[in-house]
Formats: sequence, structure tokens, C-alpha cells
Amino acid sequence: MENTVENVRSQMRKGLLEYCILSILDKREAYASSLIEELKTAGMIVVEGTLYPLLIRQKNQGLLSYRWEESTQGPPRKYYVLTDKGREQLAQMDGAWQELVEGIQSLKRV
Amino acid sequence: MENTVENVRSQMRKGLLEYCILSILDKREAYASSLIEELKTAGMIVVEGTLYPLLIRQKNQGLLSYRWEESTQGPPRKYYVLTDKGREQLAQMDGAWQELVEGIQSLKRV
DNA sequence: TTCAATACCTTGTATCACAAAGTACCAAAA
DNA sequence: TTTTGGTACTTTGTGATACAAGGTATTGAA
Repeated sequence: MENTVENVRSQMRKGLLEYCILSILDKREAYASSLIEELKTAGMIVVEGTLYPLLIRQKNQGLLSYRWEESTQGPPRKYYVLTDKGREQLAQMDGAWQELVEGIQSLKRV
Repeated sequence: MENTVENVRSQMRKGLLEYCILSILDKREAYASSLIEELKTAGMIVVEGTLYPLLIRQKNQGLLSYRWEESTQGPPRKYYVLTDKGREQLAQMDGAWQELVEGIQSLKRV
């Protein structure tokens, strides 16, 4: 029941991960480990056990597709790509995110 | 398994409710129904079954205290107030929120 | 006394992030 | 050839929490 800074950040991130994944894949295709890297540089620490099921969920929803690609450094990688449906969803989420930011700003005003 | 706009918004809000409650109570004390009203005007629809347990959790963490006040319009109301610890937590959350917004902006940049 | 409005609370369910452990592939060292 | 280390994908169990739905209690007006 601690309230570390990490806990606070982790808590605030809930539900936003999905948005972040789509945003990254909108720029370029990526596989799980590279997504984790990019999320980390943006200050969002995510672990495998969180990311893999999330990617599978998004794929099952038709937001993503993937293709296998050989790697010179180990086993093959699953590269994920945004589908048309994923792009639509991302557009909706961009709007929702904007409204969320504005909503919180409005709460902050007296 | 639908992806309505409402679902998208609801999903993005997860974990941010706690932050919103503290932010509102930092401006003025409030009771549950008035919090729901203010959250609604900020575009965050919350139901009683969500809010009451959340307030109890925050109170048990020492972030909030409350006092009863008679109402002319029905049963007495539980007015919640930020404690010193709650203000500290809010300051931390302000920082975390700022970093979250910047983190997402950075993801959006190519 | 009955009803409607207001306010607080609880229970059951689904979802989701995480920790931890497991499976599989590959290349280089022993 | 076998072992080891690194990389990558997956699954299981747990805890937290948002929500739907239903319950309790107070007040004032019909």
C-alpha cells in the first residue's frame, strides 16, 4: 500500500498503454521488445507480461496485424502493423486524449 | 467488446480518477454527489459505485478526512477535505501528470 | 402514511497490469 | 557435439479497480 512516485506514475498510465502502442505503430512497425524500449524512453516502463497480452488483444480486435521476420540476433520477431481499423481507433483516441487533457486542465482552474 | 467513443474515454480515464478527486478537493471541500457533478462537467462520467469506494480508500490512506454536515434537502452529507498528506500526494501527482503528457507528446513525434 | 428525492454503502463481475515461470530459437564457446 | 547465454514470445496466478445493480437511511411534501 505504498505511495511511491513509481506507483503514482504506474497508476496514471492505466488504460493509456493501448493508446501509446497505436501511436508508436502509427509511425513505424515494431515488435514487442522494441516497443518496450520506445515506451521506456518516453518514461513509461512496461514489462513483457503486460505488453504481450495487450498486443494479442489489439490484434484480436482487428486493430493490428503482424508478420514474422527473421532476426540475425536470435529467434524470429513478430512485427506489428496498424490496420485501417487501428488507424480509425487511433484517431478516436487522439480526440479522447485531447479532451482528457482539457478536462483535467478545467478541473485545475478554480 | 465494443469500441464506442465512450469506452475509449472510459479506458483512458483509468487511474486518473484519484488525481481528479484530489485536484477538486484542493480547491474546495465537497461531498460525493457534488464531486460527480464537477467530474461530469469536466467530461469524466463517474458512477457512485466507483466513487464511494475510491473516497474510502483515499481516506484510509490518510489523503482525505471528512466531516458530516446537515443538508436542508435530505440526509446529511459527508464533506471531504484534503489532508496535508493529501496535498503532498497531489503535488507528486501533478508532476507525474506533467511527465505523462510530455511522454505522450514525445511518442507522437517521429 | 406513503412517496419521491437525496445520499451513502455493498456485492458481484470483468478487466487489466504485473510478477514469475515457461518455451523456443540461435550462435558462439567448451 | 553439447552447453551456455542472449533474445523473443507466451502463459498463469494475483491484486487492484471501474462498473452495474441493489440495498439502507433521512427528509419533506402529498
